[in-house]
Amino acid sequence: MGRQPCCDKVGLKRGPWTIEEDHKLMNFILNNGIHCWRMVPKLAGLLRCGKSCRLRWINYLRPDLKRGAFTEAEENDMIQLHSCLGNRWSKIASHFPGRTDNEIKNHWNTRIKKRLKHLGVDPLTHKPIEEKESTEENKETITLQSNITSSSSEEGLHESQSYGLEAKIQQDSYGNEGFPESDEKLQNEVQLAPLDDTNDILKNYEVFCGSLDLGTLMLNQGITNTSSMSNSYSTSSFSIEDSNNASISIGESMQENCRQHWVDTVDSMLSWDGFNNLEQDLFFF
DNA sequence: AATTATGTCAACCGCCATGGT
DNA sequence: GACCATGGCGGTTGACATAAT
Repeated sequence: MGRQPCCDKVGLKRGPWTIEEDHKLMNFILNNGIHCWRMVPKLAGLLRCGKSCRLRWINYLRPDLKRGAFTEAEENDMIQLHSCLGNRWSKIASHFPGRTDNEIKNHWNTRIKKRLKHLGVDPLTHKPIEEKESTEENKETITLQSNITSSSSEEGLHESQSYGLEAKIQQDSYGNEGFPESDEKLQNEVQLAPLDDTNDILKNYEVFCGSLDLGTLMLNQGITNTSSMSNSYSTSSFSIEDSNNASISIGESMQENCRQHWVDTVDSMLSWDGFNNLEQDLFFF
């Protein structure tokens, strides 16, 4: 026989998490770490399945999450990474500390995808959409963008930056030796979107973004303080990887009063407006 | 002011790889 | 080796917010 099932799903709560549930989950994980997600809801007194708890923690409660809108640089990196990795959101997310795969996936599907399409670029292949499929408007867009691109004075810079990222992706995935010979599938996938194509996309994308009223855009996204965006990344070393590899150390490394303070602060934290204060507290300890 | 359309994102679902029994 | 639990992942959905009419 194998292990016990994760949950029977009978009598389990679903839907949005309440503040009280968040309290319980966070309190439990901070005090006990993560050993087995199946046991977490039982021990924490939650009527949720372990899977749901894991998701809530990773996507929302994790203290090292970076909140706020994606920066233009992040979006550029995202496009570059997507051209190499495809829809492997967790892999892409691993290049963005504090961002979750869900967050990146959502951002891609709701914003970047549309913008690329608007540019006449297939977000799947990162190649220009075929003329027979594209509208007259798209054709014009492609022509316009390519003209602008060809006259871009930053071309060299983009290429070197993109190459650096490309090399890093490859190195991160396979170490210093690059692609293993056996992984022909991934090689082929990467070849789908040659670096030159990706650079063109990035350039077009930047031109497109540059044509927007960023002030209005950010207001629409509810961002009133851009400095808080760039500063919002937590310097805390706490992460889900940490909690998996050394979950006990969470409880050991944090002093009890700090932990209690953190839990007490969760109400303000759940709105995430007070997150910066929280970070300061954590960093202080 | 009411209704409809659109955008965003948290949460769920189902599949897969891994590893324990 | 077969079976099954578990964790992780990507795709999708649905609730809510906001904009447009």
